[in-house]
Amino acid sequence: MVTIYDIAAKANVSAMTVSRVINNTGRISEKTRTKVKRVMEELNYVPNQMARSLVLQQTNLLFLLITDITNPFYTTLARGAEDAARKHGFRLLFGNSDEDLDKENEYLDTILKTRTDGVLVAPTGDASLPHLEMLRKHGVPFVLIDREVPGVESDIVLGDGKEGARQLVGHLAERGHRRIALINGSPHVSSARQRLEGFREALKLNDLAYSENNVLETSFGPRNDLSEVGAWLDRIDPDTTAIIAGNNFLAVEVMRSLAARGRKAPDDMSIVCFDELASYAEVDPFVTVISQQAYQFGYLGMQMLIDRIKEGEAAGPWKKIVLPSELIVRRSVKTLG
Amino acid sequence: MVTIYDIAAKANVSAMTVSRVINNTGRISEKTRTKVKRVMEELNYVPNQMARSLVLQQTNLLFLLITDITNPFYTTLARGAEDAARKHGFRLLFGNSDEDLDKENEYLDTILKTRTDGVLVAPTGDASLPHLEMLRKHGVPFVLIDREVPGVESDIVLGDGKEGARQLVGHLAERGHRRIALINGSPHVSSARQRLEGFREALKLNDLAYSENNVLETSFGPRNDLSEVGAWLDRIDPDTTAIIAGNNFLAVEVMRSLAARGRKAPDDMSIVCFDELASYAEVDPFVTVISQQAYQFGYLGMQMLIDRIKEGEAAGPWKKIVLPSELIVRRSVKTLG
DNA sequence: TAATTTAGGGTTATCGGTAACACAATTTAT
DNA sequence: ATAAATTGTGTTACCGATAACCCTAAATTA
Repeated sequence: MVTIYDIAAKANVSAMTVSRVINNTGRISEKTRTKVKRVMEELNYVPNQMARSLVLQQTNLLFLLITDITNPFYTTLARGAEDAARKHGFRLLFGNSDEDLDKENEYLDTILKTRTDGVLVAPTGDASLPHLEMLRKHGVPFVLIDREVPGVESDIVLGDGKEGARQLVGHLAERGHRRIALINGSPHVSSARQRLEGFREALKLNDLAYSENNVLETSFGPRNDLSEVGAWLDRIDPDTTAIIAGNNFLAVEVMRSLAARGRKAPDDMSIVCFDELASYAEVDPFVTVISQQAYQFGYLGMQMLIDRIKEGEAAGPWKKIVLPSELIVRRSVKTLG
Repeated sequence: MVTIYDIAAKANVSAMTVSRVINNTGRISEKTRTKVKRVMEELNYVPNQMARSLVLQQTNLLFLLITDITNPFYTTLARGAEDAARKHGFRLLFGNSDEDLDKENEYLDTILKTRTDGVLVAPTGDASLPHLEMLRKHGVPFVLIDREVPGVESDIVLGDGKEGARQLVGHLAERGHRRIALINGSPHVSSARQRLEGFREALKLNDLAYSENNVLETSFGPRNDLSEVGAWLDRIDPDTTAIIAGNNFLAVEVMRSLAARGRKAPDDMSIVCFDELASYAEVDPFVTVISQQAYQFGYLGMQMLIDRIKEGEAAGPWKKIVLPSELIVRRSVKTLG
């Protein structure tokens, strides 16, 4: 491997001079500078980031940890985060926890070991608390996205899940639906809790009954086995005419399960959900959704993270950005009587 | 920051002893081992990967560079790669080149600087040649996925694009289509070339005419501005009854552009494409596609990469895996006559 | 002309770990 | 009982870079 010493030897200068040329620091005569640069090109020199980070105590690397890389909400968010990081000269690395606390832990380990300068993280759930405390203890700045964790104070970017749920229920009520079901993520995930809360409030507001039986709390992640969803569909109140899905994947799974039972939206069951269903939604604009500004989640979150890193962690109180959600009405809801 | 020296001091041993405990190397008495371990826990010690990598000359980190993180084909591939890497104890980092040579270059820079042990890369196109030569020159093992680069010899995982195109044309011909158009990725991308070649061969095979006018070579990446696609649709041969899209996003864009013109598939135009349209395809199985085993792309590619790393680069000839493609017939093709 | 300043560049120590070797105290073999 | 092997641990040098300090020669200044 080519090192600054190789460059130094070949250019007849000291290693320090080479270092100065690389970093554009100190005083160097134009002559030496060009000479050193030529040798660097000749030898295809690439600085060793490990050595650099070791002495500088910073890596110029940021980390984005999401819970599901196959979910378009998170990949769009990732694009936003990437753009913001690049704008400030940071390099961005991704990790995918897959809604799995153990994998999250592994990535945390990687983050700590590699001494990443900061982390943008969508925690798997409330159980991520020790992971985030670990980051804090080790002085790694982080910003939460999409999900709060009770007991953790930090900068955070959230969607307005409560309001979103209210809008969805309101929309369904307007269309004449009186018995609405909810399939949701785990209650250990704040966004799921928010959506459930909004759901219950909105039911009350619209004089609709809440039925325990009509709520399934499962996981936001994709699943191969649809039997849980199917079984739930079989036992929900028979007069149910609409289902709210806590995210895009759940909506898809409900629709698949319905299809397996020979039922179809919106004729046999109305369906609405949170988050867009990928770009395909633009082709066949079918499912009525609460759309979240996924790109902004990533962009603003990353912006806050970088601000923290630059200002120093202690600068100012924690910031909380709540992004509004927007109801996009399409064709998956039937208007009743 | 806590270092092995802090541990060593507190445990009344030498730094080397601590290192031995961490890595489970050398001989350590059980008594010392537990003592050191206790101190490590007490101080929340995390090894500094920078320092470690510097002396070991390896990072235990692999890199996956894809061209579009919002495309479900690549994210599914990413899941496969991740699983394979984890299985062998490697940590995986992601990068997203966005079909952009400059961004690819930036990631390459990151890869070289951080001394990643190996790279799984979907090159942006033939112009990636110097990037790959750079990797080779610096002794970074890499495996190509999805796209070949003329002039580069390496392990590679490819789809059978020619055969896929043949199947699509065959299917359309069977359904009575005589004039078929193709919207494709850039000719500087091998997969696009393969698909075009297969397309032309299959036309001949089915006694169908090839018309220059009916082929648009654009980019595989998503675009905001659909005017190019729209303009092309307006000028293709008027007797065209079917369009083959070179990938999923192109199919979506064609359908959107058609919709903007008040036309709909399959009644006004039949559409088929390569790659699945995300999980939504399972709900409303609409577009007839050539499906590629995205997960296998990632899993097998990563497997090959790790084999190379473990065996040493020079072990054995380069391997090439060609994954078969499967035609999934759905409802986007109209039967003519 | 002597005293400063400035430009240009070299020396040394250090970041946090690990390999290679050294060495004393046991244990085992002869 | 003595030589040889084994065990457990410490020392030193080094991975590749940079900060802090030092030094010499030329350019300014008084």
